[in-house]
Amino acid sequence: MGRRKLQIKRIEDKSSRLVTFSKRRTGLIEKARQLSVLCDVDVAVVVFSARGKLYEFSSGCTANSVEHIFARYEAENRSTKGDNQDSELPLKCNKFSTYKELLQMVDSLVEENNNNNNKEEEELSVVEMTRLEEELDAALMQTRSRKTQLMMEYASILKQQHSIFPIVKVVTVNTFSGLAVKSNQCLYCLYICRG
Amino acid sequence: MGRRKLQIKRIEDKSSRLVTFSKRRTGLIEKARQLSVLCDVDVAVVVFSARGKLYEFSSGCTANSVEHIFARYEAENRSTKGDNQDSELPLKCNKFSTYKELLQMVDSLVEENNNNNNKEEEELSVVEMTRLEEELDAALMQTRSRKTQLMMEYASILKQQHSIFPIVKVVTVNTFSGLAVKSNQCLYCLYICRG
DNA sequence: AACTATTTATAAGA
DNA sequence: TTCTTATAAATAGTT
Repeated sequence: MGRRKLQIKRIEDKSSRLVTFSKRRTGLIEKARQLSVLCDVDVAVVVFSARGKLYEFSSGCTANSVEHIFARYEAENRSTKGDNQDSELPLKCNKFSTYKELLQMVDSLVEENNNNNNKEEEELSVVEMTRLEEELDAALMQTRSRKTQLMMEYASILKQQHSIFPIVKVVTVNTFSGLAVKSNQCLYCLYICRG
Repeated sequence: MGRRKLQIKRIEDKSSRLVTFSKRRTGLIEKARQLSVLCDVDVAVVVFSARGKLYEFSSGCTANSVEHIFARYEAENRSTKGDNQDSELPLKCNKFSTYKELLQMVDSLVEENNNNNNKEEEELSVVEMTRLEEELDAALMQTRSRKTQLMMEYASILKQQHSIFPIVKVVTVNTFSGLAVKSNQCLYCLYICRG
């Protein structure tokens, strides 16, 4: 797409890599915008520059619509994909050929750390913390699940009594619940927060 | 980009909207791939078709690299953006012109529900659940934060004693912690799970 | 930042 | 659907 054909591999010259990054990033985000408008679909794009600067696009118009699209992604993903920790690594690397091997390496580190540090200090080991984390997470999931149910009821009431928006989705992110409400091309979210 | 110039607005003819969706979606994802390779950056693209089918791309090669990029997005976001619930809505709609108004409507529903249901039944109200949720979430954050510290230490040991990968990032998603490890163009993740 | 020579993407047609 | 082709867009290298 230019004066010469470009092989799709890392551009070694830093200056032209940066220029290309800027041009193509803009191009990508514009393409994403066009796709979402032309076809009336949800699109999210997230790009991190080499220095860690964030560039984003998403088809919603709220401040955090990337998050909403991702919440949908997660919900979708959780229902279709299972664990595949012992599946083959997509690309081979020198030392390990499967996730399992990688895990064993880390496991041995965890083990070592457990034995060395944990008797004198009061601190929890990673394994114990992970157990605690799981319990907290389970409690949190349960709370959110019930809250989501209630939100659904509110959604129904909003629809019937106020007939303002068709309510399309209930999202639960972090410490709030939200009704996602679609109007025209725009996704609004109503959050229920503490107090 | 074709026989005729196309206005960027919703394509009303369903058949050509679907054809265009298919072509441009493929194009977008290919552009994302090229950008990630040429410029050696992290890119994630998520697209939901009108019927809810998921299409995705991400520059990592693990099964859930979209999630890792999104975890990074969230971390970034949490540190830079504040609440803007009372800011103007990007597009006007009939009934409400600000988030605040939308919130008030939902708040009144919550209030009603609190008064009606909560005295006889043992169930927590949304407000109480949200408080509980916040507490659980805070405890979880603290646990994860400390676990991340430990993971960093492991990362350092992996690097020094085994000099296999430069460790670039520690991610914490759901109930596991992971070391994200970059080798060639490929991002591997080592998870630490319970047990 | 602009400018173009080219390559690439794709809208419409088959 | 899939292939073809005329044309619009994007962009690599240059200024």
